[in-house]
Amino acid sequence: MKIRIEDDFDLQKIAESGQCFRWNPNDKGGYSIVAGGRALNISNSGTEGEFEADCSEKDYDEYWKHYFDLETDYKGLREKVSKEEDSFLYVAAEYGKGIRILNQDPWETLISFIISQRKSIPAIKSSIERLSALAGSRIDGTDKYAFPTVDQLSKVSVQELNDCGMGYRTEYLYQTAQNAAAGALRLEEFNKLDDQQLLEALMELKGVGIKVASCTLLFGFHRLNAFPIDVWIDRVLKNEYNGHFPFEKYDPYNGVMQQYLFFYYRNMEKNSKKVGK
DNA sequence: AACCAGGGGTACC
DNA sequence: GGTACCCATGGT
Repeated sequence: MKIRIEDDFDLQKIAESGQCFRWNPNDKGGYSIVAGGRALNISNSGTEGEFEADCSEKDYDEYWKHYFDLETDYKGLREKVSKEEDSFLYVAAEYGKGIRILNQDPWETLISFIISQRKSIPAIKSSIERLSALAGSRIDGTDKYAFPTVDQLSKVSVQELNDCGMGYRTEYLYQTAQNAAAGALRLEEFNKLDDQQLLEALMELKGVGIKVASCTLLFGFHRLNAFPIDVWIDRVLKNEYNGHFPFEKYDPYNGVMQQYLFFYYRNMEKNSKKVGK
């Protein structure tokens, strides 16, 4: 079906924004996406603001529309950034125009970001694909595998986790899965908690520190004010903000600004390396 | 082939 | 509350 999206929807930028690990380029110049037990191919139709997706209108309305967060006005959020008062973020937001914060599954997001620690993005993607193929359900009519459910992941052994390249994160994943399967970790009930309570609840899990918890808030629970600080954002804050980011200006959307900063700064670094070679 | 990756736990202070 | 050090493995 054809989808009309006027502004702030750039598939490549979202795919490379570091929030999702199961978007892969397909042979139509678009992306193959696995999420929520479904698979989708989506690409730009060639006309500006028009996209072609291989799903039914029902699937689009019931799932993908919300997944892509099309009900949030990102253009309006970018316009909160003053060119004069915060020129660095202004440039970053212009550069990152088209990024949206996806509505991803909390469980998949939590596990994915536990896996992510001290791994490169290609290595994260590889581990998640292996784990999904090992324990997830095959998606009808495709050769893709859904992300393992709580029940499915709880049946994966330590040895099998190691075989997926999890390294020292194996024990974190194993414990989290066992806790969830035993009913000691109920992510569904975490929706009731406010941001701070949710952050603290997630950090009680072994292997979940402030950064992984913040990513889970932002990308899995759609708490748009969560502000994950990784190595890149740490450099941005030190180098561009004298260590003090003006959170009060962008409340409650600091997480969106964080994504612009992350995407911009990381790409600047990548590009400067290319030139250097 | 070394180097480092969207960090966290632990042991100190 | 802050800091130093270790952690397994894979992509480049």
